[in-house]
Amino acid sequence: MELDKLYKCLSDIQRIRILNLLMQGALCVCHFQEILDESQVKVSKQLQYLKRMGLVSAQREGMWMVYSLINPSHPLLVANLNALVALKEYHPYFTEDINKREIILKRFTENKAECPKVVYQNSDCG
Amino acid sequence: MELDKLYKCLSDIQRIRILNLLMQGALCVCHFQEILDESQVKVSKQLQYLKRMGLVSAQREGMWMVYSLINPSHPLLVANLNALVALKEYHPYFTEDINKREIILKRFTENKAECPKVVYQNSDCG
DNA sequence: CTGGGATATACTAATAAGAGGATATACTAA
DNA sequence: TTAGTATATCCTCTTATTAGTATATCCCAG
Repeated sequence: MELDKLYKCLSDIQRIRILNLLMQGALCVCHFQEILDESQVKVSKQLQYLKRMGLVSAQREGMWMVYSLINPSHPLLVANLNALVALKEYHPYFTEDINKREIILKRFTENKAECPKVVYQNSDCG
Repeated sequence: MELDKLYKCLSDIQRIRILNLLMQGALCVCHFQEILDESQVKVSKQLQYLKRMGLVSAQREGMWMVYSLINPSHPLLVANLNALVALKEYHPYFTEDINKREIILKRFTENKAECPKVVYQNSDCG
């Protein structure tokens, strides 16, 4: 992947937040919607963007579309994704988003119908 | 600086090449023009963009405008700028550009009128 | 002051992103 | 089949980037 393309993926705060969340594990569109507090269209389009660029993959699970991070091959992408996790304090969103994600995942342990298994089974809080 | 702004600065291959060159030392607009083989307007506008974003500073030296990298404060920017140097092999431009820069700087040792002192005095090949 | 080199800005056109509303598709449940 | 949930796409509008041409500005030499 070309460097400028890679950086373009990172040059939108919604996409950065999406990638930060995906570093923790797979999620459905509706969960991004809830965590980022954004419209379905907006979230879906950003996910399409990242998919088109080869950063994420989508997998249908019944009604849901589960998005995952594709194992990144470019060292700069790896470094930046890890940096997002490491530099949480630089952006309040990051920690908040991850906290919101954990609350959502805890909800799934009570009502698993709310989400496909892949989202919570490999999770640290499922 | 906001993360998305930071990444936007990096999301253009000309700007990446400019930053890669600035990691080696200050340069005038005309030198970027020569190394990148781009029009004066294009180079000047990319430099304005980086200046507007606070990544570079400009200093007039007679006829020339010398651009330098501002000591970067954001850890992500530092990491990415260092990565550009470290990952030269990922983009053939990087090494070529630095080689072209060294040839230009050597030229200055023969004819210093071609360039303000700040460009070659702190250089490894001046 | 004049000419020329170096650089910046104005203006215009082309393209890419980004947002919102409406609609279409895919799937589940009944 | 029908209704409902989840997601994607279409269309339109607005804004941001990018590039090119022309022009302006700044500075030095004479």
